[in-house]
Amino acid sequence: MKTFYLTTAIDYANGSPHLGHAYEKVLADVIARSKRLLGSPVRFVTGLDEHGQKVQQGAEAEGIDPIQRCDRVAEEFESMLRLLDISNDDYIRTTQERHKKVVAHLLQELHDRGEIYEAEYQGYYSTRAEQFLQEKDKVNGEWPEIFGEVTQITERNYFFRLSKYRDWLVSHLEENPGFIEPAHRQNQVLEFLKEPLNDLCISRPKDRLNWGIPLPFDTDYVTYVWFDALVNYVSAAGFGDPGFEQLWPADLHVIGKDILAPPHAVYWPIMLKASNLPLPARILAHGWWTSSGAKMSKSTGETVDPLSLAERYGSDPFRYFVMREMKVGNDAEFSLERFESRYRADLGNDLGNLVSRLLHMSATYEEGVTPEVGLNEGPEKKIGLLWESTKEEALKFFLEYQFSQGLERVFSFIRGINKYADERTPWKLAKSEAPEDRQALRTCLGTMIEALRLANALLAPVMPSVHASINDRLGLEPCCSWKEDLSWDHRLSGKKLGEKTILFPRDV
RNA sequence: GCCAGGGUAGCUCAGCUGGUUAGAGCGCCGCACUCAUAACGCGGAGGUCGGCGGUUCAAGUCCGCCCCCUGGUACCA
Repeated sequence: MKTFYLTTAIDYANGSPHLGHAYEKVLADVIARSKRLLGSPVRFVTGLDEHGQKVQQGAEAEGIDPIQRCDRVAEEFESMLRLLDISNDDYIRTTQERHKKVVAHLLQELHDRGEIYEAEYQGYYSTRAEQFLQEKDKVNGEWPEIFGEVTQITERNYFFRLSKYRDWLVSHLEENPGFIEPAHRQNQVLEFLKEPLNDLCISRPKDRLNWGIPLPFDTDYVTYVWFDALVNYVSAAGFGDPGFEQLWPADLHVIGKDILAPPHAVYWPIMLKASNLPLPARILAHGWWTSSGAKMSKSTGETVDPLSLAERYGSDPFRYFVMREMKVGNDAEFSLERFESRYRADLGNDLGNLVSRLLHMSATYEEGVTPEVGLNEGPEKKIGLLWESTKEEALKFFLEYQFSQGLERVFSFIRGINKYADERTPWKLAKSEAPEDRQALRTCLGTMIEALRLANALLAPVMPSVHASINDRLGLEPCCSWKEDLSWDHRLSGKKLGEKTILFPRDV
């Protein structure tokens, strides 16, 4: 079985991690964990894009070497990964030798084959945006403020023959409808490709920018942003090493919608095509978090840093929130109110309280051991059927990366377990010595425990720590296979349960 | 201007190929319960499904026009 090779965009080493970075890593992580649970070997890579003018200037402003600054930012991002329980197998940095040699190798090959040529370029250059501007970038005849100071410069540069691949790319997109998800993004890219495509300037003269990978065929230049950054996906896969074919082509690139067109949907496929490398199977473009909530709280003097929520409430509630709230591909509004509502209602009241009441009843009525289930009557049949449909639908959604809808199904099942308790009323049965009541009580607790075990198995990719601690209380190892752990088989009968616990305290 | 997506309960959204009283979660009100993190369960209020017109025995669901929001792109400048 081919290893499922999954990447996120690499973050730019100019600035600190925020909600957008965090969300993308969690999304990719949940996908990676799901694939593992389905039995697929997974290689999950994320990393840091460290070259470029802003990084160089930032370091100069601080009076330190760029690499020192990058080391510090890398530590910041990696500590975010740890905070969020991201299970990446690798962390690639574009300043690493393994990456630089691949960039140089690909550039040299393309140059040798005439895919890269030298030309004089005259244009308007924005230092702030680190790019040449077109006349069309002007607004009302002036350069917009976001570009900062704009100067006209003439210089020789190297260009990659992007334009000649346009028709090829259009037909590739037309023949592979699932290449970009959500589907409407693919249409946008096709729309983008209706316009003429310019060749891509891939160099910057060293006297203007020296913090970059030197062009192998002209060391007066360094490699410009995308030809450096995008290549991380193949260098992290070990391009040139024996194991490369086991990983490449990538199965999924997870990126933000802002870097879909043109970088990931145009430059990258063409770079690969020109290098005779196969294309990734799929690109998933997620949306953005909007934060008028943050503005509001700033005006009230209470600033909410989304990442501090993970520190305060724990990584899993944060992961649950972003996965539940964001419909993949759309934008979502972030607000503290919504976060707290999800935390209190879904996690505390529905799931946490279920764990709590169930462990408590089992301890007091059944000496903390999962009882044998002796009945299979209406209530049991109903919850059993609900599980079957939940399993089927939730898995389908998870496989389509629709985690919001999948989680909705899982929590609907969890509410079903609470309803089931009300139908059997074990607290009443426990007051009776009658054999039929004893049997109903044991059936009820055993059924609830089995149902909780199954719901918890589906939560594993989204809330790995909560999953582990619930399983621990149930006397189980963490779930490692959805093929084996999702069948209703009462495997816990007779097992010792753990102490009652409050998973999601109301006061944090 | 053009392309795509969207406008459904106070909020966030489900509603496939048109078919009885339009659904869920949260919030709100009430009831019940007492195993539980004042939690769980039940019930209720609340929507002329953006607007107008059309097709049909029947439209949130199809067609036309219009308005508004989001993203992309062009032109004017």
